[in-house]
Amino acid sequence: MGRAPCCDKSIVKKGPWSPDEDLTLKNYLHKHGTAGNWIALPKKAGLKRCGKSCRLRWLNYLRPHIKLEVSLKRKIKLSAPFMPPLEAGNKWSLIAAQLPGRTDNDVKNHWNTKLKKKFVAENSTSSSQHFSSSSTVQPQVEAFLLNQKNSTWFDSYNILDPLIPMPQELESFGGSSYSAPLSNNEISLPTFNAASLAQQNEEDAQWFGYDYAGEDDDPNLLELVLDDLLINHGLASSDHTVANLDSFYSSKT
DNA sequence: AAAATGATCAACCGCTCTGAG
DNA sequence: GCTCAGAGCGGTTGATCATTT
Repeated sequence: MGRAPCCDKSIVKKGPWSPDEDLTLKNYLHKHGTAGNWIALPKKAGLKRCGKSCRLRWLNYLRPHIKLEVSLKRKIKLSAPFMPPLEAGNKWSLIAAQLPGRTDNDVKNHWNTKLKKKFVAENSTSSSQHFSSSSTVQPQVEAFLLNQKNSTWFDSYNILDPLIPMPQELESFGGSSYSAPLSNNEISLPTFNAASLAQQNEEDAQWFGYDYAGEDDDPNLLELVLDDLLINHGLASSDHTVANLDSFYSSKT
């Protein structure tokens, strides 16, 4: 005996959402909110959709600030503690939480379509015993994490690559862009004019939903952060704390 | 120009987690 | 402490668009 379905599958509509449905859902949520009950929401809103489907549609598409245009050009904040994702689960949402305007689905898709290949390709050559062409990446990530356990997260951090001159603003990380009160779980990433990175293609910026042409800010910073979280740190690390940044920069000076 | 292949992303499915009763 | 409904999540699928042959 399985558990009761969350909705009547014979009644609910499936497939792509129409603009009308989007509007209905958006208007309803704008007026009433979820009232803490997604399951009952579609009925109240007059939608022939499963509550879970409504929730997903809202979170991944309709909710404000999805793929927002410009607000994160200056600074992004890494809020919420970084946790060992494989132990804690929630890795996609955790990473998405660091990237305003991106959903866990976005991050997941990005990993599955772009980074997984990159990740597997890079590691299949160096440690072929750990990696295969399996359709699921989890075993590879786990194996990769084992290899990463003894290195600190910033050792391989892209934006700190010694081959890339440390930007002035980054050097002043302990200054203005780091001066705001931060909890132990927050890291305020510096913004910098990374001309040396400017050759990377526009797709990176477009993935973040804004056109960076002509901007001083590094268009690829967020992409780098994401890629780095996913690849270099096995999705995340428990060592992403301000304290670690402090010690890192202390060691650099 | 058409077919084949690849890339992307929205959406569904089913599981686990959480909190209320 | 147990049960159950709802919320949240990751894995997966399938449609669509882009690129290559």
